[in-house]
Amino acid sequence: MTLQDKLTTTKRTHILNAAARTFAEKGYHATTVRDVARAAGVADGTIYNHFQNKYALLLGLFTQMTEAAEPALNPAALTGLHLRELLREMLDQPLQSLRGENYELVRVVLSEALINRDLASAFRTGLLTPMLAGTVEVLRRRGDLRADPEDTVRLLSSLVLGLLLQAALGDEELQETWAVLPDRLADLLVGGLA
Amino acid sequence: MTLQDKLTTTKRTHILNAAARTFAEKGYHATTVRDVARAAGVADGTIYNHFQNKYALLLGLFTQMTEAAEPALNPAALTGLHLRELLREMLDQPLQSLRGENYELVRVVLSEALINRDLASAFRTGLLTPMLAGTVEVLRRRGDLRADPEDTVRLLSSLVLGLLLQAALGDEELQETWAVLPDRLADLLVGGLA
Amino acid sequence: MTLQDKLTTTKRTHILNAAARTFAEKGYHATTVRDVARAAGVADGTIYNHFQNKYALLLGLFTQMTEAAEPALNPAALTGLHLRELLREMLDQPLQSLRGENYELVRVVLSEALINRDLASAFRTGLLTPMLAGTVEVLRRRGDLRADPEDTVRLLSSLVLGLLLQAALGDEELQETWAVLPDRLADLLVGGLA
Amino acid sequence: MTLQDKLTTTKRTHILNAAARTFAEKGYHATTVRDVARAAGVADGTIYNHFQNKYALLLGLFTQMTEAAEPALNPAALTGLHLRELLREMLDQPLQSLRGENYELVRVVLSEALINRDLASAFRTGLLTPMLAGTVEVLRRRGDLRADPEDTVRLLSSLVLGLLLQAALGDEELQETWAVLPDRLADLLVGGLA
DNA sequence: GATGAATGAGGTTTCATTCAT
DNA sequence: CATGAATGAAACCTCATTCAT
Repeated sequence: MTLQDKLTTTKRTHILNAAARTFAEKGYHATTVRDVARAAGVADGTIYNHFQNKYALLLGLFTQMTEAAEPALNPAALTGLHLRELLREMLDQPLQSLRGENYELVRVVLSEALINRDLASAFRTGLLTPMLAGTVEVLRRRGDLRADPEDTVRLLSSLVLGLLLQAALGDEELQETWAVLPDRLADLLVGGLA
Repeated sequence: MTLQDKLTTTKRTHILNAAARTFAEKGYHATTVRDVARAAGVADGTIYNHFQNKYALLLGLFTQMTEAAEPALNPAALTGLHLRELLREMLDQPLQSLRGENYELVRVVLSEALINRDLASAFRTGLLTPMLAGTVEVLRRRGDLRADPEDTVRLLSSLVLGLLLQAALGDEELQETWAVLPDRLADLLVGGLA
Repeated sequence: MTLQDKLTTTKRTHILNAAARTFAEKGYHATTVRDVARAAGVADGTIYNHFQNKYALLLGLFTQMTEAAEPALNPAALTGLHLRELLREMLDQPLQSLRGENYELVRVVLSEALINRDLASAFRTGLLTPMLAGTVEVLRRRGDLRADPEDTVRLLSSLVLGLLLQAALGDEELQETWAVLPDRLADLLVGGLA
Repeated sequence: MTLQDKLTTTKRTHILNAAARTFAEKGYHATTVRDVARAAGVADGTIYNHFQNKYALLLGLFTQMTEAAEPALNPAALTGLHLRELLREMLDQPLQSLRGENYELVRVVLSEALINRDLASAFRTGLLTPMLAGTVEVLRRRGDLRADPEDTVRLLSSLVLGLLLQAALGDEELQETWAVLPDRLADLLVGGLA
């Protein structure tokens, strides 16, 4: 990678970060390309030297998101844990990985994915499916899981997404108990409700 | 209610249905007021005789949604059931109540709620909170629930929302197992994973 | 005139008064036909049973104005006065005749007349010209006027219009001295400035 | 001022001139932004790169008017004249300064000022008040003025405005005698009517 | 590659006018 | 004659995108 390339990449990232901030604040549709340009400190036209169009900014952010989430998709480190701890981690990790800036981004991308078939598809194949697949593998290798691994994964993933959605919708009570929630839910899941 | 009122209400509903269809198909932002007018078979200006502006159409749909969901919020009929059956119903009912037209609407409203603070707030206070409150009551009165009712409700609601979100994102595998999923998840929850 | 005619005339006048109020408050262009209808307490469509279109309302008001001003156009009563008194009356009368509601109307009609050739023409032939003509006659018959009657009329009419315009533009200082102004200006005019 | 600034200023002025022409021809309200754009030979959107909205065009014209009238507001050159000549100039100058393009503009701006409080206020403080103030000063320093300077100014300004208004309303007779009118009126004023 | 003025299609909304009731 | 919902043309304005500098 030449210096030139590096500069280019830097500016691309710089613009993408600006887009992340503005999209997060006002949403994709309410944000103008000019908003992004101003936030990045560049001219309107410069955006188009790095991205084909406004939508490409959103796709770029989505890609950034999936790449950031990838480490969490390969839960090799979870092998030695007790089942309760494992569940706790499986609930906690996704939630933790989305704190801060990324958290706002999920809102924006998710919002658009709910409407845009392509983005929804990319969301599933790029994020959900690999996450589930990796998790199924981990569960399958364990001996202490009485339940069907696939059902368990479905349960866990739905739980995580549901929690995420509620947080994204501004549920403050949820965010306050965010710290202890994985523990308590893991307890419930392990022992059963009856 | 006079005849005139009835006609007015009818047309309002008619327009709202047209809005539901177009919004569901193209999303709120990509839909023009003219699209809605054409779908309703009226002139552009007629929309504004019944709704203050385009956003009021979205709000109208949201209200329609909450009113349609209200029956599901008062689970009085669930008193005599076994715990497993109760859980099954609690998972199944919300999912069932959103089949068909309403199902598409959730996508649209949810998409906008993720970005619009007001709508998010309305979504929580109009749908989520009453649903949770009703459910907590039902659980509290039972003697066979070992777990904390509030935690249980949090668990169930997150599960439902997560499933809903996945379905909204087009997860076909989920939709295929939709029929048996409540049963299987209820089993898992009652007995625990270990 | 039958009773029916009287009722019709009454309603026409009623609507015209409503139009006067609303036009005076918001101006002709910023006033909607619905505004007028609401002010008159009738339905939108009723306006069109009495006036061909919105512009006809303005014309109606203009006609009303000229008819109201007509008495002032025939200054038969001014024959016996001293010159100074005559001038004072000639300045004072037009200003007085426009107090209250009519005063606001002048603003509206004048505003439109400045742009609309037809209205401007009607304004001149219906108001200005007859006023000038009548005044010239009165002046001509006097022996104590040293100056040319036509020039004098031009002077007086311009003065009146200028004062009117300044008042219409909201000159508060002018309105405060409104009571004594004709006297003082008449003094100046009779004696000369040198 | 850089070249870029100059170009920008030029285009702003260019658009403003186009607005002047179209407003003068059809009036402010009957003129569409598209009309102005066409007259300026630019695209609709370009207007908004130089003016915030349609009303800003009117304000721009008003400012242009006041700036054009400013030289006439400082009558320093009138010190050495005889009273009769002074009056003649005071009547003539404002009328002369509004010939040609500006003359049409007065019609448009005045028309709107009669309805719009803000514009009326700006009209008074930006044009009338400074004109009057400057004139009072000049009169005060003279010894040959028998009359009260403030009354005299009020008389003169009203006269000028009245003449202007009549001209704006299309009084052709007035426009024909426009050349000799200041002379004759000055005579009347100096000598008095009796 | 960077700039930002220019573009013009297209969006939302208003409102004078009509007409069936 | 009165009503007021329906109409749809047309207005103002935005903004993604282009391109000459």
